[in-house]
Amino acid sequence: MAAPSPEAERQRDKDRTRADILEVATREFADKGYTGARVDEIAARTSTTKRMIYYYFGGKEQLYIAVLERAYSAIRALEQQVDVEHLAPEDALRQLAALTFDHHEANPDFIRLVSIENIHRAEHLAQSEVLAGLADPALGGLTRILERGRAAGRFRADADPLDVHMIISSFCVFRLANRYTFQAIFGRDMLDPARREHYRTMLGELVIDYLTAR
Amino acid sequence: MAAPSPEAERQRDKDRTRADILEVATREFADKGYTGARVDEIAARTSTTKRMIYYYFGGKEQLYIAVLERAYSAIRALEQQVDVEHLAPEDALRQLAALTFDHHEANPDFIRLVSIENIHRAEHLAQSEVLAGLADPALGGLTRILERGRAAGRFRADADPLDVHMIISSFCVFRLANRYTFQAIFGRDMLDPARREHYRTMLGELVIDYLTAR
DNA sequence: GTTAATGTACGAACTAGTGAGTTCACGGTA
DNA sequence: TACCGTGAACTCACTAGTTCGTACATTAAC
Repeated sequence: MAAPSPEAERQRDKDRTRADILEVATREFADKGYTGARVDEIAARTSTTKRMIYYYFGGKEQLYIAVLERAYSAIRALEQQVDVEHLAPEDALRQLAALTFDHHEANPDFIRLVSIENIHRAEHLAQSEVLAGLADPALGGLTRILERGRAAGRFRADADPLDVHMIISSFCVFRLANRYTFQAIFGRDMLDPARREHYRTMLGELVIDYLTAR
Repeated sequence: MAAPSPEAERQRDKDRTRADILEVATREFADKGYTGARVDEIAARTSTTKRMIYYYFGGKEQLYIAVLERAYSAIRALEQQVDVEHLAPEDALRQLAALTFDHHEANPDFIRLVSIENIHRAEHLAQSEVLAGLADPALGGLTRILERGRAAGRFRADADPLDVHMIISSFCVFRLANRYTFQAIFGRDMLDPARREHYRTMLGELVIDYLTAR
């Protein structure tokens, strides 16, 4: 009778329902934290019911883990964007730093989830088979950049990829994760668009100056 | 009847009761977060009862704010320790960075409270009349160090005290606040004692290299 | 004896999770 | 093609257990 119209509004759609729940749950968990988030609230904002959350995910904790997995998997697209091979090591590094800077700024919910997960000592992340040990994809490119910079004698010999990654991350994460207390204490909004280019440039210089010092 | 013995176990002691509650509450809030913390649990770990928490602090939120105020006030001792005037700008800066590094490492509960407060968008900190606008005491010394370094032509002209403070803070805070997810993803414990001196030195070089580049 | 401090028991509201029944899509079958 | 069996997707109402906060009684101190 009814033609198979995949774009028509379907009342029963497994994937759509799951995706809907996940999206709403991401906002709720990022907003209120794991303990502060309410399953009833997530259900209310969904086009489906609470029973479906338990049907598809099992419980609050498993839903939260699914949210973490989806959020982390979104980062993996980052690696492909770095043009490692055709740039001078300094420029490649500056580009990687700027890319990380932009990515963090564009994904405040992800940063909040990471902060929340650290408050919980990564106990949920440890339960995820998908995520445990899944290294940041940006590391591969960074390793190659440092190798080339060292081989050319332009970077310090003791430069460690993970250390450099930590410097870049700490700067970008701090700017988002601690902006509220920083603003309350010092009266400066680290996310003020007028200061954005300043911070973006500063990060690049910070890393390059450290690697090329002496 | 009983002689006024201030050290004897007193059954009624306003200050002692308050201090006891505050200390227990600090651990509970830092451990579980604001929403995760339980008033009954705090009361149970105290030598007094839940009724006293409401008697002295009014409620869970006011208790949490009192905990924040106490934690922040503990930092104020930091400023006096920097020997700003008798050291070369580079050495004074290195000392300040190392001091911040040590202080953060020694006060993980404080870092957790700051993370938690940022998840809540500093809404509680904003309610505190004591804390709102109370700038980090380390800033004063830092400003003088940078002035001397610039005057001597050894530091870059555009060096801003708050920016430098942000660099130092982000490094130190990240090392503590994000250690769990960092460990889970990369398998490296940023708090491993064997790596402590490496990070401590690295922070000093990072800041100095940035300020003296070119 | 008056007031500050303390102990106990309780309640109203909330919260994660579930039991049980309903509707829909779809393929086989007479 | 009309019917039916089946399992997946879905709805609704309910509960057992928490959790913050408080009413009320009690005790120590001056």
